[in-house]
Amino acid sequence: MLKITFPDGAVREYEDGVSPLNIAKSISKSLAKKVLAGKVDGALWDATRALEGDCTLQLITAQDPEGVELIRHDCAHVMAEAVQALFPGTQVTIGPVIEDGFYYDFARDEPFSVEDFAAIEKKMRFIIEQNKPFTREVWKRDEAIKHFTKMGESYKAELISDLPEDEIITIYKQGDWHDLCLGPHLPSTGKVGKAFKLTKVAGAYWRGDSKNAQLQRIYGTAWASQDDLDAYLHRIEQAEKRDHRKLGREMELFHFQEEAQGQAFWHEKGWTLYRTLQDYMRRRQIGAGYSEINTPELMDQKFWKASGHWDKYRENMFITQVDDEDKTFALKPMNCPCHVQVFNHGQRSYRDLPLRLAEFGSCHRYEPSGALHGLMRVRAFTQDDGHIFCREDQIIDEVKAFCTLLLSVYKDLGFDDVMVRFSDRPDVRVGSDEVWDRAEKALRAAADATGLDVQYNPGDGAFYGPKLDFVLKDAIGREWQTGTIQADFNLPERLDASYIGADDARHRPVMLHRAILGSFERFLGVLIEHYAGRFPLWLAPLQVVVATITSDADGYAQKAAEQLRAAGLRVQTDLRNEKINYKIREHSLGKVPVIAVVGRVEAEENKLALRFLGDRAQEILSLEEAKSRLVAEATPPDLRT
RNA sequence: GCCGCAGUAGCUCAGUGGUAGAGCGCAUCAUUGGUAAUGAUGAGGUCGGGAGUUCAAUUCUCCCUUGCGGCACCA
Repeated sequence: MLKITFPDGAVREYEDGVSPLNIAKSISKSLAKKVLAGKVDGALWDATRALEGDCTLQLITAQDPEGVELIRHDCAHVMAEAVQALFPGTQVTIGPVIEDGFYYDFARDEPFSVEDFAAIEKKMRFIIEQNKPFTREVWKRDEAIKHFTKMGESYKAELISDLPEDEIITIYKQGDWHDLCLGPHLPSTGKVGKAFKLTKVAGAYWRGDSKNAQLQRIYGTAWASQDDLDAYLHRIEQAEKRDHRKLGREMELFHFQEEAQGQAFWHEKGWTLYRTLQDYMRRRQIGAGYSEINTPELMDQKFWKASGHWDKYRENMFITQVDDEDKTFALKPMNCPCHVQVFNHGQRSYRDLPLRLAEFGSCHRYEPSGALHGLMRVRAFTQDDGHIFCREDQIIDEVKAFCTLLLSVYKDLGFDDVMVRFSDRPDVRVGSDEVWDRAEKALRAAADATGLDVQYNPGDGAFYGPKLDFVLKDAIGREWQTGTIQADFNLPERLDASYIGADDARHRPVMLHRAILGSFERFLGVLIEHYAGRFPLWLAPLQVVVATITSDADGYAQKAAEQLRAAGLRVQTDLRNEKINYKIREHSLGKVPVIAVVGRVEAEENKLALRFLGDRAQEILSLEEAKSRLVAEATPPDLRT
């Protein structure tokens, strides 16, 4: 007899050889129908697999996240069977579950196309309707390798050979089709259900290494119900609507063209947004004790050789030459070596520390063409860069102060959900273990002091020091890594930075590399998508449109606009000979936060009828009231009293 | 960089081996209107670039280029 403990604490006895499905049947018929798997002592277990001893058991259904994962996993298997049935000679490799779905990588000479999806899905539905049971078998390692090799499944054979000697090799069968798989699986293919859809094909390297063969990956999504699938598809559609590339064009913020790959042409509205953000950052950083500097973009190659960048990043740097000079220059890919030059100029005393240098540093990186993505990944960008030169014992206070500043900035910009990632020493690194110990401790303590959720990322620090990365969550739950602070014991050494201590001896400062936004380009991309183009008033490039109803109000509209402009607001008039409905529609679609409508009545009474974006109501205020209200709302958060 | 797909008017997109079409936008005219599209008329395209096949290429083939979706990369 087996003693089974249920989640509610109840303990019941069952005969040996009982499976989770048998147990479900003993409880109720409807439960037996729904059960997809068991969770035995915390690990998933096939519903039909006999339990092997006393244990705790939770029955998993499609309501549980684990249940949905099983559906996705099995959907991948069903897809693999369908693909092999339709395209003989295709080899299977791996097919894991991912967020919202699954994929399966295949090896086949002919490429798959989305045109093939209909046929594959049809075959999948057929396999699911057959409701073939999934069965688990344990195979001997050598036999498994021989078997898959004979089948021509060389990738599977390779996978098995690479498994540790003591690993149990399990094969899952669904009818005649079988695959190497850790499991567990659903009781039968029918449980996969109908709520799935193949979404895209893509190339993917075998084992994620670009030196290996490229396979063909088919992505799909699968859910517990049609409603869930529909909701997911709707979510994707909504996300596409806020794509910053689309909004950038529609709102006339910026454009790209092929002669300047990876570099944005900022139009007036986009540049206004850019400057507003930059002005804000400048105030915040000056307020936090930074000195703003500016350094050259083009420097002699020998400089980059000294800094170590030439060896490591030469491939990704833009190099230039001039005809009448026998010199090679490089556009700076980062600002830190330049900041060290400023630090090194003249003699530094311990009294100068911490020295916080900030620069809106314009950088160029030759990013691989396939990596470019709107503003999110560009070849020319401006960092809100900064380097803090300090003593080792100042690290903790500096990192804490930085975290405080960063969180306050994110809050002002509309991001409340922030996470910190702490990465410590990698295998390949410079500096002694004692120094790493101290630096890691300081960063870790500062991260803890923020009160944020801290994720530990062992071994992922820079080769010169540990780091904190800040990840924010946008309005639709996507995560973006933006800010960072990294301790560096290497560059000051390499570029010979030093200060005179209280002991009258020379010392090496520590350098903290830090950025809050990361790059203006990327952060603006995030900001556009976060707000879906509907910026808070202080950030909106065009804040108010004064729209007339009839031409009688033209004079008053111009006067009102002029007064709002004089109060510092960004205002345009719309005096066109168009109906007010037309103007409202156009400016609403243009995401202008405030439309001030003026007709004969407003002109006579010196008023404005304000209509706020997303709100159909109007508020009629005197010109003075409207002005003070809009000015208050358009004040950047750091300047509000 | 790699795999796949795509590039037609300012935008969104139809279309065809015989040098092109719609809607929106733009221009002109009429309309002066109260909170999400007034009507009429008109202009606008070397069909991404180059080469090839063909009597004839926007359409078929090849190369290049840019974009898109992934992969790899991201100091």
